[in-house]
Amino acid sequence: MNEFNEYFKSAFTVDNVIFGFDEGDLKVLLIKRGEDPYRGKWGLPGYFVYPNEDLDTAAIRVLEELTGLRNVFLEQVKTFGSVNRHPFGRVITVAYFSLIKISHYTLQPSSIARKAKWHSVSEVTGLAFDHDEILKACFHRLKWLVRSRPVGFELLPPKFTLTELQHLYEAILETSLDKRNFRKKILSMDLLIDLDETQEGVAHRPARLYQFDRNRYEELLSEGFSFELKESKKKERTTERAASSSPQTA
Amino acid sequence: MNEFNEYFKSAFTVDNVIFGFDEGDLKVLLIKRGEDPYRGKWGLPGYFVYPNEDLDTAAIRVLEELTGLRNVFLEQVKTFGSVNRHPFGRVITVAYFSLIKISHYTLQPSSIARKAKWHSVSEVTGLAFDHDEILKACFHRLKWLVRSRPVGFELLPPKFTLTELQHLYEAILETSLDKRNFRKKILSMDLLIDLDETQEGVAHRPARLYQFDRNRYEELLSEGFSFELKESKKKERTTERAASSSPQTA
DNA sequence: TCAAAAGTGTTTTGGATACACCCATGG
DNA sequence: CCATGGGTGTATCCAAAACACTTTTGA
Repeated sequence: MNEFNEYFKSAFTVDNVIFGFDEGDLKVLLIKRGEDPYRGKWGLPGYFVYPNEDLDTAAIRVLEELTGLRNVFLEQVKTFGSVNRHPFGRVITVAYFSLIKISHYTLQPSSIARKAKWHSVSEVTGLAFDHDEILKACFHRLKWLVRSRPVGFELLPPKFTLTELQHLYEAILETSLDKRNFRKKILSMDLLIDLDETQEGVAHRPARLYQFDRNRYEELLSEGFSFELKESKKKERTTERAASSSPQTA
Repeated sequence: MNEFNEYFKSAFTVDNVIFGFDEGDLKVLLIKRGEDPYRGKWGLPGYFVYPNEDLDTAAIRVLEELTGLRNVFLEQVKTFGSVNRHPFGRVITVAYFSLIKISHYTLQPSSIARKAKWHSVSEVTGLAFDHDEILKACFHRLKWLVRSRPVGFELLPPKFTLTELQHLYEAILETSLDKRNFRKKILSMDLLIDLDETQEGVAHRPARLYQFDRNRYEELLSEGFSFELKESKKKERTTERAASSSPQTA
């Protein structure tokens, strides 16, 4: 160790970008910081990695302390280690993101959890540290991942409608999709179980409910199947409401 | 700082998977370790990150000390931090990979460089630390990257033939490609400059030389162009020699 | 009976694949 | 003149894209 002692003076943390999906909108769980540095600012949930803890374990711990959830989709994205990113010293952080079913999330009793709140990803800005950049990197990774692997289901309740699924994809990919083509594509993959149930209590024709068939996916995978949604060069999603006849002050 | 002192006892390093392409084969530059731990084993080039050094800078430094090269393609891939991965203490390492033109590589005078040697990626095994795993992760990332962005050119000399380019893709993707279809696809992207020169001194019809048009790529990018080579579900590259008429014992 | 979202098929188009022969050079 | 890789075109197939109306429910 001798000559290398100089180097054993750093700390490292994990930060976890926790995504959820609600009201047709992609959300991220943020913490209002109650202590320095950046007191009062919103930031990503994270903490120092314990001396005897693996990185993934630390990320799982942070997630569980906040949400009570275990066995959740979680993936390492990128490590941020600019010299001056942390005022306490040299701290590098390993960024993870996780996907949770927001309906399963319940406020935890821990003091940290009481400071947590969901924010629309598209509206988040001005976070503590370099967390804006971290969020951006994780969102970018999610965008890619959702087109290459069937992870979208991690964000939906166990039973969902095709329209909900489509809205999820539209929110993540920031695009609009054609209803018929989307359904054709998804159903042709043979990854959904038609539950033969329908929504109840909606003021319109109730939609069929589906479930993701994880076993079938594993099976297809081993046969060389590759989940793949094309990168659509389509128009940005717009707030589809042109100047109707709402009177404007001229 | 006070209460957090416990955490400021870790070190971190960068490891750099340096890829090159030669003799139709994807290579990686490894170091024969002259010191403990893992003395005598091959390992990835890497070193501690200096207290006032950014991660990327450290990776660039490691690369330059070894190869003398600057302004090289380099990308962070993943961070490895198992509790016991390093016998000296808690050391997490940030893995990078870089792509260099092997023809530009010349043996550096530094003592470290004298222990470096190119190895075929497909044959490497039994590296120091968790470097097998790191190499695997970087190779996997390269495989993905080469299909999504025109980075293959980083591994070729400035002037190359289409067949060389095809062989490069075949080596990285571990597959075989159809010559006519490959050419059609690549040329249709309008990213290559036909130099109107040909090979010299080859014992067959000399091939035309091409150059990657980086400016054109930037231009196309800004127009929304997306480089994309499909994931071919084709046969593994085989040593194309089936039982011809060689007699089998019946 | 109205509003609101669910559900459904066909045609067109473009890109991926499969495939085989002649060409230019050095030895 | 032979061996070696260079270079080229077409037909087929399949998946993506474009596109509009009817159905079911609650209010």
